[in-house]
Amino acid sequence: MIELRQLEMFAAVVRAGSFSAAARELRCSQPAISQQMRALERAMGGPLFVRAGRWLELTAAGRLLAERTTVMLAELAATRQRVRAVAAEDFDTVRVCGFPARTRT
Amino acid sequence: MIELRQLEMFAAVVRAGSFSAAARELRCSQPAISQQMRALERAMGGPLFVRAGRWLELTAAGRLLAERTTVMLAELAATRQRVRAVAAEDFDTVRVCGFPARTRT
DNA sequence: AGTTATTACGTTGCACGTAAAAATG
DNA sequence: CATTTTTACGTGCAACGTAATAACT
Repeated sequence: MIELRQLEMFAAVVRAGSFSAAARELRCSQPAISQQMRALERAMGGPLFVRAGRWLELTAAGRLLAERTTVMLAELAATRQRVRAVAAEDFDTVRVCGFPARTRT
Repeated sequence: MIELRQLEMFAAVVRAGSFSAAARELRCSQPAISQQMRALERAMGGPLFVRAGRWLELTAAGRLLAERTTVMLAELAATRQRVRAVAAEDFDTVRVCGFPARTRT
């Protein structure tokens, strides 16, 4: 299964240009990146990067995924924000509050 | 953090109309659904369902999320398929194979 | 030599299932 | 009373960090 965390990591790698730079950006170890990118490549059925020693290059599949990933992560973030906004002023769920008071008869 | 699995479960719940029906559809236990929906509601900052005893209703936030979720899951599936297709006939990575043979000199 | 990716391994958190309880019609 | 959701609890897996190894300039 394809995981969301992997897409975030992938986006960071593309943006940063290397696994270690992405790890610094995401505040995690680069073995974590390496693992997840391997898993992502397995899920995608082939390599996404060309390991060119110093720097990374994207394969054709990698370029396509990078483009789509950017869009999808942005959509997800926007959705989250909008849903949270609606949930905050929920018109469907009625909240009732009260306080103790003396009966006035 | 919002998880992909949660969105799939949410979509199934919306489609099926109840937690237990969704569990049957996804071949998992309904406590699993219940847990993840609780987590999703926490991530969204408010309730997505109105627990009306027998059936579930969606809140305003739930309706919005349902709409967006359908789109995003479809996009993800399409992306996966397209990337896999490209990875399958990878033009960037060169695969070389050989077999043992007698030298013809 | 210095930077970067991979491999190996131990740990912890989380998703899930089973079982039991609560709620609703 | 039957169906459904929630709570409680135990377990197994997978993501991660640390450490060590390998590869490249």
